[in-house]
Amino acid sequence: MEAARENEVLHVGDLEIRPDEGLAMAGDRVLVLSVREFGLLVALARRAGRIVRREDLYALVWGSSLRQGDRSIDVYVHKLRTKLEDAMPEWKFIHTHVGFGYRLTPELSQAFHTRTTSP
Amino acid sequence: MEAARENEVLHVGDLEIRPDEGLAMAGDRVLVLSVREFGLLVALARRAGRIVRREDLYALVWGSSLRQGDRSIDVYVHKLRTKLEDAMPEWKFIHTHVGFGYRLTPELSQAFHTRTTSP
DNA sequence: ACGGCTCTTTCACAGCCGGTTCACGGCTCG
DNA sequence: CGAGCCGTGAACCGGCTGTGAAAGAGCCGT
Repeated sequence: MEAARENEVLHVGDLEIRPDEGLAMAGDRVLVLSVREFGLLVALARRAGRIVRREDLYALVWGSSLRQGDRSIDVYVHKLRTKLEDAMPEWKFIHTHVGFGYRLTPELSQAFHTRTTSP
Repeated sequence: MEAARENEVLHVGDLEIRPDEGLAMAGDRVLVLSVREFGLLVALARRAGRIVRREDLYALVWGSSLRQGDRSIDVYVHKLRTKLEDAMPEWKFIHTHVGFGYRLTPELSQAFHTRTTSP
């Protein structure tokens, strides 16, 4: 696990993250995150714009080495995406790089069409 | 325990707190609080909007380090919540962040919001 | 010192939340 | 088409938190 810098404040787009307080805000709204969700967000934010491998994410957040077949990261990336999208629908933050890992970067969503329910 | 600033007056929403006088008011109504309740409110108010860890709260209000299994904080958070809700039912002040701590922020009670999400 | 009160701490139980795992399905690439 | 990778909803279960009540401690006036 990575130690928290003193009074560290991370900014990624309109996200503001204070690792030592366990606090993350989307604009002026407080995000309600679990411990794992928050750890994942911090790990990604400290490497914003760069791809972070799953093994590295797991080591940073879970504090041990990723076991074969463990899907925890996928699940928590999904949970984080959901909460980030709820707070800021027009932005997409977590990008998948198949076979490599995940990358945190604020990008405008292209999807604002055909929001009229699905079959 | 944290020393009181000279003539310090804290404002959180319609709450007004004077630490050096032991006085807390909800609008124009005086809150009747015990020593512990008041200390807890002051500690939270001085960090309003940010998450305060249980260990920090205990150190600030009780003046010693939180022992494993001590539930005092939970009990007094509950007592404070009850009195604050009695005084200002439409506002929710103390928010729980599971695994992190508590955060003091005035937010309108959920009952006054209209659900516009969830499929 | 005594009795009664309030405040604080502890206890017990219940409910909820979050972490993990499973299962299914879509997608990509060879 | 087959294998691997990823998205996603849901079940399981342990731990954390909410809450009412009992037990213990301190305070106060008489």
